[in-house]
Amino acid sequence: MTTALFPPREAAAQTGLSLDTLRYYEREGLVGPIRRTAGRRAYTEGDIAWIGLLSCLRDAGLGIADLRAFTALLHSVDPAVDRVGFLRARREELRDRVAAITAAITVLDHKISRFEEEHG
Amino acid sequence: MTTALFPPREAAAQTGLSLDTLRYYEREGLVGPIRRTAGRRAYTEGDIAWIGLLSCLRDAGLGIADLRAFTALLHSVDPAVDRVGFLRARREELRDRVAAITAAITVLDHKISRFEEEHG
DNA sequence: GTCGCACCTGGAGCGCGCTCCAGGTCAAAT
DNA sequence: ATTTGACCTGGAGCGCGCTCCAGGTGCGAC
Repeated sequence: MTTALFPPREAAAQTGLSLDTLRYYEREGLVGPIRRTAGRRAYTEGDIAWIGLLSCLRDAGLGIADLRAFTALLHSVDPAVDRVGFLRARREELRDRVAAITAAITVLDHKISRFEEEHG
Repeated sequence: MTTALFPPREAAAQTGLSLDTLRYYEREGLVGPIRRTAGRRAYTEGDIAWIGLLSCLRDAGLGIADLRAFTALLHSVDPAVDRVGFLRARREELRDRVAAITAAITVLDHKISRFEEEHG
């Protein structure tokens, strides 16, 4: 039983990222060096799942540096590494972002209702 | 009764933006041309309130182009302009962002609990 | 063989949102 | 009269996150 492998094109399709972005993430160390067959990348299901996870965090606004730290942390074997602390800190940032966006939504709703009643 | 006016430094302090950013926003048409006294900007309370509002939307992730559109829209006298439609569209974008962030928080929580139980 | 195609690499370029800088003005303080 | 300090302008520069490009490789189809 061999693990299924996916060519770049398919990895891109499955993750929703461009080929360039996939290569960029690899260069930046967000994904371990992808296995090559005949020089071309061959993504494992694990690679794709990991990239999907990165993509999710990326969509939430985390920067590349954060993702790199995240990657390094989860891959580290050092028990002294404060994984939970790091993860909690990121989560707090995200909660703050939600709060900021919620505030903005409130502002928009306020404007919307003002225009609605103005118009009649 | 004259409206209170604020020098740039104070406008920056009150809005939390830098002097450069205040000038930048003005150049970009996000705030109407600020009144000048002896060549220097003098921000009215209204200016500052408007900038605060922009800043709120900016913090939520709206881009400069969106803010410019927002500004133009709210300042437009043309009754044919679909203000409410625009505002609702922005709000939907923000709701989507919240959803994305919420998903990421779930992912982080998942990782956090995994490490917590692993560590004991 | 040679064509086309998917992919490779290294590096340049781009749009965004500031941020910084040089050179100048004006007003109050010394 | 000179200095200081806050501000002015126009324009260059920067960090980020891609995105694009040139030039090359290897493989299957014809």
